Amino acid sequence: MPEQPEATGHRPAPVHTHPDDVALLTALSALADPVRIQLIRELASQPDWTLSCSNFDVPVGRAAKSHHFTVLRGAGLVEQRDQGPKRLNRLRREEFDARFPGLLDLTLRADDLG
Amino acid sequence: MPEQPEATGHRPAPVHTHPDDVALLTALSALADPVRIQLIRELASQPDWTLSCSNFDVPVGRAAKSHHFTVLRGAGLVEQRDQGPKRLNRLRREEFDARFPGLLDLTLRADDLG
DNA sequence: CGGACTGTATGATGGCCATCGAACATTGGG
DNA sequence: CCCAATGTTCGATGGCCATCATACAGTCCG
Repeated sequence: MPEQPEATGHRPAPVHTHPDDVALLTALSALADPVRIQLIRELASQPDWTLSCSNFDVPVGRAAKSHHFTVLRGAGLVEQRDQGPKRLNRLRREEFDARFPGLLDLTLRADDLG
Repeated sequence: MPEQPEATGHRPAPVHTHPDDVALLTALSALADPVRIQLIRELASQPDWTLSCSNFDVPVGRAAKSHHFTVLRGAGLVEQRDQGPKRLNRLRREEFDARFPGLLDLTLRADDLG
């Protein structure tokens, strides 16, 4: 292939990891962060594919937020789809629960002290 | 009180936290460590009160091991009782499972990749 | 008593990770 | 075509945590 087609204008699709390919330690580490727990809970409170990253109300800047979503994708917790300039999100409830039964439910339960 | 009674010779009993008083983030952080996962699994593989700290086969020194047990106590995962120079351990299965249903089972399941 | 064993405390060290600011890329709209 | 909005990437920074070596304390036994 001689030269690249001058970049089609496509943005690289986000890299996903299926929960089945996620190690227990990876999942626990991903959930052991207050910002990410908040992201997951906010995500669970709205229908799938309705929230773009900027819609989440967490006390960190855009860069950190982007990093957290990368971690959540890598742990099989979140799926992302590009739509226009936005990146819509979906919580992978069934798939993650099949791999780590009960873990997501625990995270979504609000009756905790932390 | 003028001077200390020259130390009675008692060792301070280990400080415990009941799982009900443990925050979700504390529990997840405690479990998000490979050495502590290994300790918990080894502990689960033997009857209660049969393993002293030095019996665990983890690739860290005594100081680090002692630190890990402190973390596990603080997360409501382990109970300790002094017997002679040894400190015997017990996994708080029922209590922890009542507070965080399924989390301990997940940790003990060996079918993970990490 | 004295020594072996067990565990804790302390200080130092190194590494990992969350965060930020700034620069950049993509998209869509005026 | 320019601009605003959205996200990512990069380098730097700071803090937290796991680890170690060392020193210390308690327990038991000979």
